[in-house]
Amino acid sequence: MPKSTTHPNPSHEALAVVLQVRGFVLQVLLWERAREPFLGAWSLPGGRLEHGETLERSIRRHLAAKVDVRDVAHLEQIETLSDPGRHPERWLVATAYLGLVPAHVDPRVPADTAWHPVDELPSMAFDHGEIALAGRERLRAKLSYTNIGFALAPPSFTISELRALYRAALGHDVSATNLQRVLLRRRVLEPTGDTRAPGRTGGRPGAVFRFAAAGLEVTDQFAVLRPPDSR
Amino acid sequence: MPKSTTHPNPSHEALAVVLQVRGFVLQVLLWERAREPFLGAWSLPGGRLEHGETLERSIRRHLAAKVDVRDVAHLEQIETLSDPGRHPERWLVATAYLGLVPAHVDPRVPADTAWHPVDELPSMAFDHGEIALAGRERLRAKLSYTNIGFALAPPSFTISELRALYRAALGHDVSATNLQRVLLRRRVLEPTGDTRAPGRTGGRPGAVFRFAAAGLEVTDQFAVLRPPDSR
DNA sequence: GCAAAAGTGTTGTGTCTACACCCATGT
DNA sequence: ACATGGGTGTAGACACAACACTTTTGC
Repeated sequence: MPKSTTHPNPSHEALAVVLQVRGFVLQVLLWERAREPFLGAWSLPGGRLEHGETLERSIRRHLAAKVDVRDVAHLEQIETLSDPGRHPERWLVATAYLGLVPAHVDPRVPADTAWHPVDELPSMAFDHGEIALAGRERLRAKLSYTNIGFALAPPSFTISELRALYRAALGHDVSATNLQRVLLRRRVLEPTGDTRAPGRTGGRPGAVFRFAAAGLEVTDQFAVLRPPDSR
Repeated sequence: MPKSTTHPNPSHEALAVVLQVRGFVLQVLLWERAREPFLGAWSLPGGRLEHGETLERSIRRHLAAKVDVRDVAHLEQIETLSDPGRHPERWLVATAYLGLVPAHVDPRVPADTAWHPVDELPSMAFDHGEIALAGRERLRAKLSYTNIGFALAPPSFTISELRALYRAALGHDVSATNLQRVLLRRRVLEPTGDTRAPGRTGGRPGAVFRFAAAGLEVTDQFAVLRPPDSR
């Protein structure tokens, strides 16, 4: 049995794919590297896991340096990457998280940090490009069977506004009619009772809705092969 | 900035929830601990991540000591656990995998290793009980929207045989009629053309099927909010 | 013939998309 | 009045569950 000193442990970092719909486009928060390797390339925010903290606490701590953490409405683990070649010099394991920021906030970010459309990623450091895309896919999948939209939307909104968010996140058009019906049938949305005044150009005032729950819930379980007579 | 020596890295281990349907019951491969902490309690197979290997290679290497790795038909990452208190003495991060063994093989396992029904777990070490249940839930979820059954089933089988596997894995009854229709409609199964002779007690010979694909495929994407006119 | 097991026909239900139409507002 | 955007009604497609019924075998 080898002595433990001959087998050091990997460094472990937490990374976050922080997504927000900004200007009708799904964007990811990136950080421009100031040193080699990948000097000048963009990377996901994150950093080292310290003794005594969980990965989730760690990513929250690192994100605090980039955005107001209270603005992150949802955070979930995506995947842990361990390819020995993912960092050219060191042995570095990374656990990636998905973070979502609602559209109504505009967090102040440091000068070396900026939002980029997920569909037009700049030159990315390490494997961070693939991780960002994995985050986008996780969001897209969960939009269709959970209430995860709550983490992209402001506290209240009209169906049109919500539709714009879904369209940006999903990358394809979404019918306002069907979006409303699906989310109401599942009781994901509920009307606030208010209406939103129309713009200069007129139009009927839109009803205002909110998400019924503040945390992630699965809303479309057992699509098939459900237990018998579970209606 | 603290020196790196004052901040050691965590040990990192890979664990596996290896599931197989044995005797009409979903069972998990467990390993009886021979030393403290948790002496005599049962734990998931796995072990230390070594330099130069990925987590997946690592779990395959550790599993090789318990089962013939070629018997593991599917392996996927579940989650990484990082609670500092999950090990009473050391700082130990664990990445859990789900492994599936088809029902037709009976791997030779060492004396300290045994299969246990997932629904009646023995006294478990660390957080391994929760991890085992998370593995079961991952399997159950994927049974309903992917072809993951291929990793539980033998190369060919009748619908009755497949139904028994699904019932054991899902934990509730499954209608053979509907199982057949769902999996054929999705082209997850295909007939081999053969039939299986009935038992002593008679009955119509059953048609023999196989899974159409050997790897994991999502078969029920876009349950809702799919792109317009994507039929 | 009878029991047992496999497989098909059929009906009902629920969910979703698409599209036509109606509603409420500003100019 | 009319343009604009919001909302409802409705029909069709589809997938699924449930159950009755038929088919094929052993005894």
